[in-house]
Amino acid sequence: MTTERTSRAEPRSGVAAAPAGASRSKGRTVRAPSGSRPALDRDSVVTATLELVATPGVGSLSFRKLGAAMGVDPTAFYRHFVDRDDLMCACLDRLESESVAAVDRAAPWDDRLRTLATATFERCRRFPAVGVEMAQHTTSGPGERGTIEVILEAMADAGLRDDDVVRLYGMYTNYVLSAAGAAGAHVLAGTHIGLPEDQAWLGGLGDLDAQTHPLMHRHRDRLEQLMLPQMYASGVEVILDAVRAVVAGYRRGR
Amino acid sequence: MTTERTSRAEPRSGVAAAPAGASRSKGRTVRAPSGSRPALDRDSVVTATLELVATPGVGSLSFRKLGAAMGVDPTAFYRHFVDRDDLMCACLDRLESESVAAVDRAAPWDDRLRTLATATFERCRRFPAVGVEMAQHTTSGPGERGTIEVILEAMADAGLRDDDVVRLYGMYTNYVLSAAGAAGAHVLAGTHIGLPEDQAWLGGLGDLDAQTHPLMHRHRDRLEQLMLPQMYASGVEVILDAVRAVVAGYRRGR
DNA sequence: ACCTGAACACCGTTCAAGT
DNA sequence: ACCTGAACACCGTTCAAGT
Repeated sequence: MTTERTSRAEPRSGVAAAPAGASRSKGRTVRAPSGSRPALDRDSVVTATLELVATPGVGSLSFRKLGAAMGVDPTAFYRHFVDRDDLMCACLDRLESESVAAVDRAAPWDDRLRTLATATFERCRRFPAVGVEMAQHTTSGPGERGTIEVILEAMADAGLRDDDVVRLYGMYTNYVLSAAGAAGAHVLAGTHIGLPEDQAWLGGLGDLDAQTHPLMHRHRDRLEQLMLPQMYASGVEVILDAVRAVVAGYRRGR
Repeated sequence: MTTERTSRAEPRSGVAAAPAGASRSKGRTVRAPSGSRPALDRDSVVTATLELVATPGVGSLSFRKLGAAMGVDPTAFYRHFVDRDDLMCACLDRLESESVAAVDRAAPWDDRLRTLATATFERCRRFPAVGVEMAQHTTSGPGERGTIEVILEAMADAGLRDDDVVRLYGMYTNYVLSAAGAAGAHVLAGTHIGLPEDQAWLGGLGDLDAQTHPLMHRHRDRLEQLMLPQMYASGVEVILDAVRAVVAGYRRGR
């Protein structure tokens, strides 16, 4: 949701300087008009990256690992991406594209928001080294724009007023991106040691004093059974309820 | 909330092997009984780390930067911390200790949860290189335990039943840690380029097509005015409302 | 008992050179 | 036009050596 690359557009594409202040990051790459066609392009690099980070045991993403996986020099990617963050944004935007594609725009507004939230969460866990950065980047790509539009649409269809549409959009987005990103981090850290992914507490409640922490002691078993996916889903439901409450407030209030 | 270090206890402290499966990470350090007293100990390293990461322009945390700041060899810290994650957890636990300390346990339950959430958020932004990892670690320290106890207590005081106490605890914790951590990441990324921190959109809405994205186009100004702290705070309120709704449901339902 | 410093295996990124 | 490979400035971490 935050970092914006100063320039992400077609590195060294020669033509077409980016219009003032705007950044763009289409999936396309300038092709050599003929002869010795390139081995790499943005889309296939993104695909290979996602495949790499989805394989268990591979930790975080690096150009060296990716180069080895694609049989190419680690520095070759700089022909197609300005830096690592640029690649990251392209991968995140692909994930966002896939997530929006999962929502049926004819479904009720709350189903749409639920589906989008779930799809995002699942992708962050499936591609942890990419998902972990979900909350940290504005991709400025088609996936992100499509996602924003779908959320705004759902909020409007719920019956929200303009200012509330944007306010609740912000809450929803902030929650989904933060929590899905954190879930990615969770998987990324756990994959390293090979532990069950869902459990929120991996045994942190070892020894605790019933005198100083009576409630932790009392709820110990329940705490250890907390599961991340359920916690995430409950959070989404609470936001959906908040939307309904605001709409209901219009009727009662005025 | 996730990674647990396999061993974090007093590295090379000689005595006292850790009891089965548990990890501990007290702030204390074994002192030499006499003569040539050590220059470093856990607490002062944590203090120096927080001071370092709070200074603007310093990016992420590294032992080399910290060594330079403390006038000590970068590898000296391995006498007091098993690895970087151990130092990170110690810093996070300190932040959590400070945050719980900010809540008045005599205040109404919702004020307690609000204060705790705000204190956590503010610290993640003030110490971004540490805050960014808030959602990724279980510190197993006194700060974390104190925080959990305070949250459970507030949930119980709100009138929640045992299973709901833990369920709502999970939602609250997941939200606060994820969103505060994401806010830290936001600051960390922005500090690098020196931009205003609060704005959620740093100009990502550059050029957008009113045909394909009518709602984004319509709400453009409102979207650009979304501020992270407000979005975060609204999320907290929504969770507090959810707690109230569950309690109210007890009366109506049965 | 604690700290230093060389060393190793990684990173992102640049730039000259190849084809 | 695109890719290679050496090089630079960083990382975390280990281990022998100093005091």
